[in-house]
Amino acid sequence: MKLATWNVNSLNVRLPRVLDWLAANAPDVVCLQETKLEDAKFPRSELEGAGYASAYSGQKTYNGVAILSRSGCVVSDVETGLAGFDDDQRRAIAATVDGVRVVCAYVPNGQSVDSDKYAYKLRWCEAATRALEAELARHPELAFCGDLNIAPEARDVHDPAAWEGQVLCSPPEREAFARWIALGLKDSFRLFDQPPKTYSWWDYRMLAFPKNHGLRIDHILVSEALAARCRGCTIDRNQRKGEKPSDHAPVVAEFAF
DNA sequence: ATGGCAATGTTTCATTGA
Repeated sequence: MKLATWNVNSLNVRLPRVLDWLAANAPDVVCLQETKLEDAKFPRSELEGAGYASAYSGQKTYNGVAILSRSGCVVSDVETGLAGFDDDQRRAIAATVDGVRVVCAYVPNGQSVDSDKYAYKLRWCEAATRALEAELARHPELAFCGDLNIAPEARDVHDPAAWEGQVLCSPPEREAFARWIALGLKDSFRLFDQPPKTYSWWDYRMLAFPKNHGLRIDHILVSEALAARCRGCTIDRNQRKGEKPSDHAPVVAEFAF
């Protein structure tokens, strides 16, 4: 099984690139974030034509998440939002695909550590912890994927000194990430030797991509049962190149089944 | 020199992202 996560920064704009990427990479499951589309406008039929079924929860302008699965996969128990957390923003969707529980999240950005949005981010992360705990109790094979908007360690940041204490890197955010790890989840990227300075997001400004001024904030966290079957995790930085790229690159994990 | 890009709707600017 090949599982991917990709913040596409508008599925409307990115659909041609997404379709090309699906054809070239043939993933089994793809978690999308920032679709920025109301459900009525989701390109379900275009994706069906490319061989993928869609589960989605979106809104206009902001947020929006989806789980694509290759035609023929058995999909069940689609749930939107975080259990027990009342939220106007469409940031979470889960589905069971061929027996693997896939939780797709677009964690709030937080804007800056002194903002209301940061407090909302921390509350959201805590609700995610509780929801994941309940999911793990029911589903031993679970993947928590998405734009988690947290760079967990200094090596996930191009300039750790400049980012120290800033949003995406602050201790409370990293503690939230550590609580997901404490549930038994593993960062699939770190299960393997990786090239240094590998990131998943680069600012559109300041020539950040050519200078590789990035952050690793998109993640595939896997339960212990899935980690045992994980055979690799890579970031497809080529998708940050060319015409109209998202500012995020896809993260791809492969499993031995 | 402290900006700079991209997408969206409130559209010819303001807001948000990270």
